[in-house]
Amino acid sequence: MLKRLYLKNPQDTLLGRQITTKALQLINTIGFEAFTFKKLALNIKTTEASVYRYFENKHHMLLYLVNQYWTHIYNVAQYHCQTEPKAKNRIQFILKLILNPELPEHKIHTSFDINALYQLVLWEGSKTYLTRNVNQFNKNLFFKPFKELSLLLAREIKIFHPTYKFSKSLASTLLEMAHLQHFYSLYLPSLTDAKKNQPRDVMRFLNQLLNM
Amino acid sequence: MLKRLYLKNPQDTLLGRQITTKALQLINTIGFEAFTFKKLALNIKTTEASVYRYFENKHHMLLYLVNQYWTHIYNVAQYHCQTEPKAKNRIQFILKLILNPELPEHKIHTSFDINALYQLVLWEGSKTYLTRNVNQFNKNLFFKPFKELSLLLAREIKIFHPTYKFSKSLASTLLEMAHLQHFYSLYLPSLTDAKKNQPRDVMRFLNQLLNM
DNA sequence: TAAAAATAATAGTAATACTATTAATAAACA
DNA sequence: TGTTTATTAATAGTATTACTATTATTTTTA
Repeated sequence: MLKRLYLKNPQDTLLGRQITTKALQLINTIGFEAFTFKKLALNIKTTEASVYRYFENKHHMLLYLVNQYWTHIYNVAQYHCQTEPKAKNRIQFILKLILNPELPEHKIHTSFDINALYQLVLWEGSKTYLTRNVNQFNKNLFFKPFKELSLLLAREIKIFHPTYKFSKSLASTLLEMAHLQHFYSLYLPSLTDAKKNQPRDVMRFLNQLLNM
Repeated sequence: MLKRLYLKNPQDTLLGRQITTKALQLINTIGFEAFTFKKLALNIKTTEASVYRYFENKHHMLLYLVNQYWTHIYNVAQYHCQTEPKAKNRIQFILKLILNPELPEHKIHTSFDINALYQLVLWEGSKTYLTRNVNQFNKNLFFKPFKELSLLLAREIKIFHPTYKFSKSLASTLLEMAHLQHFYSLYLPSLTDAKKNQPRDVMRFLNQLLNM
């Protein structure tokens, strides 16, 4: 019943790794709608059919890449939370992490370019669940990495504010808004108080939402 | 320089009105990605080429419909704000409006089905700006209705909390989250504290964000 | 080394996203 | 009123997309 996001694990072969690496670059360059397996294949001098041996379609590929991102963020967050004794600091760490995933103190090994994955999630992340397949994808646990991170943050919020009634909603709001306020600051500045490329501005806003 | 969202105003002809009405239904049924002008044309027994005489492409058509929604909401909000003396009540009215746009007290004439437009914005709204054309679209004022509503709400927040530093970010957050928390409650319930189809739950959360 | 298995490329197809051209209809005006 | 003009709609295309079935090649392993 439970399906994987790939037909064949792209990390197992050289071609597979080229496919995912170049797909990330190409989607970031031209956008997910304009991205096709044909263009990807031309870029790495293979064929469309070979790409199809790894991924059923481009939506699955997008979810695979987005999940690489959230899994990485979750792992870094989880690792840090184990050693940090104060809930307040744990929350601050997670917020800093989702705003600046490439900072030195956040580094844990991944084969992917974290900044590129951040860009991908910023632009294309919502498209993973804004589809009529959302229920089927959810059953297959395709959103597990994001949901686990959100629940981790919700638990920390609950520890910090035990009487607070909306920890899950607040956690997902913080995760979504970290990206969206950044996006607004770049492209729709009248929708935000954050200055262009000032994650600290977004941080201040998120902290205000947390009453911290 | 400034472009319109349509090539020919669909409200001016019977065929145009059929096109927009059926497009709204069809996108809501099958989703924007699966929606094509061909399918639309078959549905109203016209031809693809005729639809192209009204809209340059389906993305423009989506923006046209989404803007019908935000324009309507803005008008209702604006109208009510003129007569309501208390800023707190004006904010509450706007929040109720975006959560329940079809309530009797919100009714103002539109030729569109407001519930259908709400569904459309819930599922497809973000896709209007998550595109590489965002700057060009923004220059053409394609996001004006949403931005004006957000600024209206930001002004009311500023009146209510004159020292508050993030009124624009908070306004856009409330508008986005009203929809997203509802979506989560329906399809990804672990990301929210709101129960399925309980706009009051979302309302309580948004009020908490406002400290009201 | 030969057979089996895994991988990749070739060569398609149906559907999509348009466009150029022609036909039909309605409006303007002489 | 009849003719011209402008508007609107339909026909018939094309290049691209999103796949799939089949064949060829390479790698593994018995």
